[in-house]
Amino acid sequence: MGRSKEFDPDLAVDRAMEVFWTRGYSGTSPQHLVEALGIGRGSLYNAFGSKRQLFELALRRYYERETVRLIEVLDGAGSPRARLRAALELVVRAALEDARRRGCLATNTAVEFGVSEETVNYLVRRTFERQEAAFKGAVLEAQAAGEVDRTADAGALARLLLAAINGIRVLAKADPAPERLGGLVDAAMRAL
Amino acid sequence: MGRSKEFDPDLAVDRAMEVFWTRGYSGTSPQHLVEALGIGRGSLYNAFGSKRQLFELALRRYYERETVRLIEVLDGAGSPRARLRAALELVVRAALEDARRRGCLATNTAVEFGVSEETVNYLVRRTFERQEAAFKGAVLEAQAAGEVDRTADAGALARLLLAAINGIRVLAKADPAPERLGGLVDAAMRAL
DNA sequence: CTCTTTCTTGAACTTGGATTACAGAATGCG
DNA sequence: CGCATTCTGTAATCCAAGTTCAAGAAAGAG
Repeated sequence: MGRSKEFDPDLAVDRAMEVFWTRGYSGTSPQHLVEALGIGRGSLYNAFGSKRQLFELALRRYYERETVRLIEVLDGAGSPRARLRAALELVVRAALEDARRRGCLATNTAVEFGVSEETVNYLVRRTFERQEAAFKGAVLEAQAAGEVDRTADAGALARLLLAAINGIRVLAKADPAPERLGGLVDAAMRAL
Repeated sequence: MGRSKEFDPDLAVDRAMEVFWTRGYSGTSPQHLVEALGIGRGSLYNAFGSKRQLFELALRRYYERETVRLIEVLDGAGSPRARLRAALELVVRAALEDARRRGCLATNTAVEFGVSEETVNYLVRRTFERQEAAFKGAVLEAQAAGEVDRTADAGALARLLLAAINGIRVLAKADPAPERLGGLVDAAMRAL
């Protein structure tokens, strides 16, 4: 019973994700959200409670929707080493094609919030850990296939790759013409 | 002529740098600054004009004061390869010892501002470029000394290392107990 | 010693951010 | 239908952020 919503909350979270991704958490005002979601203030707060709660929904959505691509490449078919390379190329390409210089929501949020807000921090770490695990899986496979030195510490390599992709996103944010990111993939693959 | 300042503007910029470093730009209010610098609002604005201008001074100060350490290690004495390793270890150690999880002001600012504010963006890129150049110099020396594969692209390796240290700072921000950063140095040195 | 300049202090002002309140409109159940 | 419920739109609220301002105090020039 009760009146039914005139907007799609799921779609609204998607749009909120875009706004937070582009403007950052503290750079996003209720006004921005109201305009981007196309709903009134009342509906906004009635449906999502607060800016923070909506942000957490957006972060979860990002985790489900955007992080998956990297994982899919790493878990996909083909030689493990080729998958690792493809994953790095995916990140570089995303950085190059990102005209708005949004970077990665998880990276941005890690820097903006640090460790201060428990739930937000948990969501960020979960994203990183999932990516790290996917990297590690591919590295282990590559080692098993003899494509990567078996004496190397797979966990450390996975963390290095995770650090590298986060670093790439940071550099791309600051550089208005990040063409120089190209050679990074080859350089990173040397560690493997 | 005129009354002389009762505070040391240089010291004030140092303190402002600490505040911005810890809280971020938009997380820092005039109130925070007034308390940290120990001066009145009037003096603050009389001396520094605006929050933004003070922030830019703080960024420059960071460039001069904090970035130098990395450069010194990279440009220092000893075998080039050892210096590269020492530089990475410096960053990891700094991340581990950083109880407040401040990370790096340049990294934080790159993510917070992106490319939107010209002067700020310039200052950030300048910092990155200086670090990259120092990395590249050490890599070239290492190649000349036969400590690194001479066929590798020194510029790309330098950029990878720059990306890696930025990534390390991001990961350290999100992880409340970043002990796992340890193996990263060995992993990164594999690329060299 | 006084005039001008530059500082200090603290209140005041303006704007916008985040949230709440309220009046009205759908909706479905009985 | 009529009633409880849940929605919508807009005004209102509250507060903090960022900045300015006015009144007075130190300091040097002449």
